[in-house]
Amino acid sequence: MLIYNSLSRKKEEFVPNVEGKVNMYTCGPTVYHYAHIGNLRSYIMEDILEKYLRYLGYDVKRVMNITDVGHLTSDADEGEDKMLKGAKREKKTVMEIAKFYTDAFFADCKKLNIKTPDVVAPATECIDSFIEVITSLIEKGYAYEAGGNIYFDTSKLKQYYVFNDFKEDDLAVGVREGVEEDTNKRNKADFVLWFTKSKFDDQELKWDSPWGVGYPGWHIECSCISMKNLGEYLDIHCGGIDNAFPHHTNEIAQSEAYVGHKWCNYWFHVHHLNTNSGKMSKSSGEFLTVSLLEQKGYNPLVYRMFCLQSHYRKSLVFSYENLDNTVTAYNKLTARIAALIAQNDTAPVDEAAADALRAGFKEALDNDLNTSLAITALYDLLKADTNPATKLALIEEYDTVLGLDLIEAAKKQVKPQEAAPVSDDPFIAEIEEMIQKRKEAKAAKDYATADAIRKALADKGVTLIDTPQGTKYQIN
RNA sequence: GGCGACAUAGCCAAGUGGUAAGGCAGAGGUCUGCAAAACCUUUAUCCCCCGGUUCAAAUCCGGGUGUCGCCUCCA
Repeated sequence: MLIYNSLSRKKEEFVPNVEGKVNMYTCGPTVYHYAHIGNLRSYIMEDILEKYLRYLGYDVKRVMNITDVGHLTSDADEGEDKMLKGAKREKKTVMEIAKFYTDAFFADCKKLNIKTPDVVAPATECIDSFIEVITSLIEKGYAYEAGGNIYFDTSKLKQYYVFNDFKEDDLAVGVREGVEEDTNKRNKADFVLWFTKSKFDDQELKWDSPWGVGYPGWHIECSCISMKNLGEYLDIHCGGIDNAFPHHTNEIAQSEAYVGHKWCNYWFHVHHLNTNSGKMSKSSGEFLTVSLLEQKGYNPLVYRMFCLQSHYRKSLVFSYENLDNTVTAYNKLTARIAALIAQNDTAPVDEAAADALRAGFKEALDNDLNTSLAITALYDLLKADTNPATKLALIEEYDTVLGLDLIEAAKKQVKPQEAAPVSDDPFIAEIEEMIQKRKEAKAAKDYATADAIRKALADKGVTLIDTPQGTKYQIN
């Protein structure tokens, strides 16, 4: 497949280091707050990438870190640890906060059908390996001590800026409000590997190290966790585009300085979800979570489909109008699938037709994960001139990548009344009874009563649909 | 100030030199006691602007404009 590589800024044919196997690393969440749906856009698109690679037959090993220490609000000494800040806000210990939001993150992922990576590693469990790598970097001359902290010396590298054509002099230090220049640094782009100076007396998370008691910098964790679990050669590194610089740039710097050769071949960056006012962010602006969408009555998978209808390398503007658009599209789609299921086709799958259709689906995803076209391939399939069994088999197959629970949603969407067994659920039993009464009213041409029953059920969130096979209903 | 990405109908979006896919919304129709669904028809003389290359450009080149992102908090 072709995949856009941020390193070359081109689409490239994907070739893993070891044939048939893919090592994949993903920057995980900093667990000081809920993930918002913008964060989750990245994880959705990375999930599609992982699942498509698996679909193609690759043996994928995916690793994700959990940032539970070291992520400061700024890189200078004044920077407050995000985790500590979260803990203070909620009057809990840092580890309690980390556990709570880690669980919340994976609960959200589950609702969005995002597969949990093969390895999930919290930064606090890998301190030994951070110390080992930092020690080696100092020995190799890539790191130095200044003002009590250990810094990476970016001037020792042949090429530091890999994703952007930055020139050191043009970098504006402290552009953002509240960020101050760290005068310990030898070069503007140098970054902290290990902090020993903390102005926070209540810093809970500290570890002993050869350089004194302290805690790791943010960038070192991803490099170490990746190398510890996936070795010195990484195939794909994923993350949000905002992390390209400095985070990923720093990861490459320290990892390649450490291993002494090229570390990761493909960099997969997902662009942002924006609101009308700009990027959705944990630290500012509108903050939408999966729970909030659920409270408003949205199926989380509709948000997944919303993301799939766009391309991962395009910024996407979120609005409820657009999401509502997708709700309709999703419901129509599953309704069409429900109609296919209702046909109970027992004919064998038409392999020739399936191959032709499958080719369209693969062509879309082979081209830099064009999910929007993959969705179109799904519509093409529904319109295709082949039997329902073939269509359903392909839908199920596509959905192993798309993850929209299409068959499941279709199955529960519309339930044939006559097929429904007498239910123990009093609510279901009541619905069945009212449908029966309405049927009698209709037979007697008492449409006023029939419509009143339909209205009464609608008020309970039950929509009735008359079909040639009888009245069906859908519980909203 | 520097660097990068993007720019196609009301909205999402495909398209990578050969004359504008698809989805949602809208309009008209068939069907239906009424709805819903389904089905049929319809919706960009044109792809941010200005030049250029070419028989041919939304697609290539040059120059603008706009939006978003990054420049040590972010997916």
